[in-house]
Amino acid sequence: MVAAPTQKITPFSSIRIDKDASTPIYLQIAEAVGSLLASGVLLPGYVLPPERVLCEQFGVSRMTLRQAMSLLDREGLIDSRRGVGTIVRPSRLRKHQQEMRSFSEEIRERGGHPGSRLISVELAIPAPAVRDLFELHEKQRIYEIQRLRLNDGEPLALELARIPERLCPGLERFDLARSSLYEILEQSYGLRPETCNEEISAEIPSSQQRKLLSLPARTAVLVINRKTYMDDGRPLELTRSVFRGDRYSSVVHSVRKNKSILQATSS
Amino acid sequence: MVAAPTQKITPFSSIRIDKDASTPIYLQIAEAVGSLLASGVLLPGYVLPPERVLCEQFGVSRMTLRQAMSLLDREGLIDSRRGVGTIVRPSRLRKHQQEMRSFSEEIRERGGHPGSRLISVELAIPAPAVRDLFELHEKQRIYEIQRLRLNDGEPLALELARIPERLCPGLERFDLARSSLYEILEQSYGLRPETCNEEISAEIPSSQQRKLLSLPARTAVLVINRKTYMDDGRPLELTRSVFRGDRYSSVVHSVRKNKSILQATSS
DNA sequence: CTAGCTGAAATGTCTATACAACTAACAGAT
DNA sequence: ATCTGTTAGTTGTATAGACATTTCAGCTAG
Repeated sequence: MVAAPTQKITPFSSIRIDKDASTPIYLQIAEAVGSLLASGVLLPGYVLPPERVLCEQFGVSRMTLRQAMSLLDREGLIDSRRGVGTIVRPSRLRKHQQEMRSFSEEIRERGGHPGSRLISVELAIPAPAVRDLFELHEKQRIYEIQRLRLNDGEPLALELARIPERLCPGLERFDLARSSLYEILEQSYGLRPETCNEEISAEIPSSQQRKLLSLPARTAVLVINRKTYMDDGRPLELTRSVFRGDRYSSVVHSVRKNKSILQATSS
Repeated sequence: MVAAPTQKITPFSSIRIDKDASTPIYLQIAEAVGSLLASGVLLPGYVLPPERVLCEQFGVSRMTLRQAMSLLDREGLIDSRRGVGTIVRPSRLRKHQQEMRSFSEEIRERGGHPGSRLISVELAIPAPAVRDLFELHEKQRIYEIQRLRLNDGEPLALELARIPERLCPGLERFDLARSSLYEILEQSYGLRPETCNEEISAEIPSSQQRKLLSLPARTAVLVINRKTYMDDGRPLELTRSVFRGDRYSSVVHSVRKNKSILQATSS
């Protein structure tokens, strides 16, 4: 028997790092390990090799490796415990942030085909509450875009979007029936939503809503009021969507309150 | 003029670090700066001193300081740009994760006084779908706890909580009308919810629901089906809550999709 | 006056090392 | 058998320094 300079074969052995690439090393590692996790090569409960072993395999320093691991930890993919080791977390616990989706994106994710029918576009005088939200002057107007949203050709929601004219003058020239409102805002005006705030409630539909949504009798509607903000904190859009209660439900993913750097503010 | 060993006075000057404390230095810094942000001493847009200056003020190495800053960055409190500097972000953009709240916590946050009236507790045979979720054997039972939830003494929701008997044998002995279910689970059984998944829909109430909730005519209800998981990924609880549509709405905070280490899985 | 260059300044990335704190397992004494 | 100390192995914290990359402003040449 010859003393071989062996290294245990692990799923990590195949990972190759390019130190001269433009993407940082820690990102390369995080992505490589992340795809091992996503592909199911590493199952929940799998114990990762110790950091120092991985450092050697990848040929990087420990701080760099830990930077990669911290990314994976942040997303809830792995769980490191001092004195013990690092394991792969159950996929149910992977903490995907609650993400904004446009109507179209959401429908497509559910496997449907989104559609739209434009009902009206107006330049209106905002109600006082709306004017306050957008911090508008007395005479500034807002676009009010009313659309019927379809799923596989069937009416699913009635949507009223409100955007200040100041942010996107000339918006009415675009084909709002066919194009995504968010795409127009981003590509033609450089306006990009960053966060949003939704209030979800249940209501009995009005007779007009019942007609437009082709609602059967004794059906409730799910009403979602959404405020959208840009990355500088300014409000971008205020939307009220009325969904058919028999065909739509909203899904929310939450995590247990985690220690925050901030004190809990009494709002 | 004498060359003074000056250091510009900043809000950071007052921060003192105790290197021998049991809390790590980077946490001390993060908390100190975090409270400057929370208290409004540093307003959105404020440009922080460069990292190297802060290092010197705190007497720590740059990596340590950056570890503190990365915590603040993760929560969306600050925004660092290479080549430019670091600024305080608008408070609207602070990304508090969507957090789980118990009924009581939520009501209290809204300024109300939560209450509860126990309707029934049963050891029942789970429906097949429920049995599958909890991965139970043929003969294992689940607790079904039905409660009327009150806000300031008024009926607000009808709640049916389902928990496997296996996880918390003897649960019926506790005072479920007065105590929080989550507190009992955590303190007496060591069961701690970690994440949950809610599906929110709108329905027309049944006549029984109308009676129990004292619902006025022509009112819809908001139905929330919640699955709760523990930190090992096992399901803990399945709850169906029926809220008065005229007195309750659910609030959700979302952020724009951020680059993930994982590829988007086509679910 | 403009276009382009240049350099200062800032954050981003990475290394190599050291020690601390914690855990689990083992050996030995009681 | 049980308890206790010890030890090896692991992640957590922290340092000091080096170089890369990006941005912005000011200077310079045209």
